[in-house]
Amino acid sequence: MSKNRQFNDKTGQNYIKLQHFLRKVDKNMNNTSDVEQKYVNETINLALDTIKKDKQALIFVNSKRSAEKTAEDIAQKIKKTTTETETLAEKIIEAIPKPTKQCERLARCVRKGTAFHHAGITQKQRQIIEDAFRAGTIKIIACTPTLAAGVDLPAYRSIIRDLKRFSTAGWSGMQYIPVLEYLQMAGRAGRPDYDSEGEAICIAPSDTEKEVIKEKYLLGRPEEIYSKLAVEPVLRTYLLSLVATGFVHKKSEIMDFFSRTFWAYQFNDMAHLRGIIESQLNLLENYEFIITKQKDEFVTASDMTEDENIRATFLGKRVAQLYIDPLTAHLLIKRIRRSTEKPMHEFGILQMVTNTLEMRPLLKVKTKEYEQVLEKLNRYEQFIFQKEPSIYDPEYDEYLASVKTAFFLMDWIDEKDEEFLLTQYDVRPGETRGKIERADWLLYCSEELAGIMHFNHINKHIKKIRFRLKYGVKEELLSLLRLKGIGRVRARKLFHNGIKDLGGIKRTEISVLAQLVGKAVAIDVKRQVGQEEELPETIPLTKRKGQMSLGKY
DNA sequence: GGACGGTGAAACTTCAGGTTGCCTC
DNA sequence: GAAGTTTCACCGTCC
Repeated sequence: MSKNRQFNDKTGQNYIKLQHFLRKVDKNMNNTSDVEQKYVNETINLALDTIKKDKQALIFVNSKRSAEKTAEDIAQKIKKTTTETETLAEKIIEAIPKPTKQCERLARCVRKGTAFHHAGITQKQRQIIEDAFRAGTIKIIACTPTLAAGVDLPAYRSIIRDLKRFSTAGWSGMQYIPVLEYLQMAGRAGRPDYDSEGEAICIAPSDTEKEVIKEKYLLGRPEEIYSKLAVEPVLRTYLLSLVATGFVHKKSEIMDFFSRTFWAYQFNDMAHLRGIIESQLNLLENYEFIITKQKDEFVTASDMTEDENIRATFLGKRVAQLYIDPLTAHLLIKRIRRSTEKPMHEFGILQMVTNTLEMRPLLKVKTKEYEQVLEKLNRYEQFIFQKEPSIYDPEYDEYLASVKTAFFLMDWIDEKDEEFLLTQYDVRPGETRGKIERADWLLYCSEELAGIMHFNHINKHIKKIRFRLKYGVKEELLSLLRLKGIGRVRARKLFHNGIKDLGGIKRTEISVLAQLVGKAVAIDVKRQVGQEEELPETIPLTKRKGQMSLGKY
């Protein structure tokens, strides 16, 4: 691959245009006419040039905000709209029941044939944008690395605007991304299904950086790949699953297995690895997820001889099946135990699962909201199962973040809409879904663990919260949600019109129901409560007294 | 002279992403 | 560390 990498260095400008041919190398491409310098912003110039050539481009940037702004800046330079882009913009707006400012911004871009793409837009909007790009309606997508891998789009150009990204690992600050990642982004251009060639163009902000980019990314080698097996959560998860599935029965078999992994091959120091494995085995034994034959004789995992039997406990097997970090399972168990001493509240249950490795990244508590979060925590801390860390502990920030994330989920099940979540928590619609799904998975795990430990008192509460999380509703709507075709919006509409449960559905005339939820749903809902009813020919279209739209709530 | 709008500098804030599981009050 | 956003002072125009 590196052999095929060529570059064309346009010196004397404040940017570097590096043509990196990915497919068939065409030497003539080195003589392509210059990009018109209409604006100061090179990204805009390149985007407009791509459109002028009747081609398409992906622009890679390092933050969601940048992706949105870039797409919008380019859109502002495009005058015409088409019927296709107008229709597309409507689809974007209709993608969620109550569009947010982000949806409106995306629709404005789409109207001009550009779009932004990042983890914050919904799955449906992503699909619309990707399909429209394939159809050629959208010409430019400004994106974060969401589109860097696993997608096949007809992009002739990959414009890589940002090669640095903010990182808190190691030296905090802006750091160059790995070459491997650069290659992933560059590889989006010139796909074999659509083009015989493509261009990957880096934009360098200065002459100094121009040289660095040339050396590091265009002429440099991709990084070595390192095994991740030594990462503790990964190691203990796999260790437990090896024992739980019966793949290994003895410590010698465990060591033999790991000695044949890429990890052992790479580090070539089995004695050191053995020490790491033994400490994790001890941990699993302390958590009561594994057991040795001599357990009754107080033999710990590290004291075992190589041939002593080792097996998973019933609890350990279930933890392995649930596929969570054993440490998370251990923490959940501790918190479930403590729940007997605390008043049961949805906040406590939500916080129980938010302070886990699996929920990361958590919502950070910003400087200006610190006091506000503390004040709110003060009102709710009586419901928290975990032991509160000291304010001086390094994990206190993480604890506060878990509290904020729990508040976020609590607002979701309190029927706060996506716009509220966006402004209050800076969580975009696409991210909301992901967080809810992970919380639901961890709640399911808690339910399973509680069941095994006979702490069933908590399970009915967990079940209820999982149901509410799925729909984002208050408890009062649960009854209506049992009906197929009734979700958060329709249930709230029915409730506000006095129809609060299945009995209410039965008592309400079908014509009234049809006004609220539409004809087809009304007939179906009536059928579900055992009433086969036909709809009258004409339905009065006036609103019932007291009928209100969900928007007000 | 006051209201209003435009502009630009300064201060402030925030910073990518995706896999696992099961199916409900 | 840098881009993007917000805030605020300043200035010109209009009524």
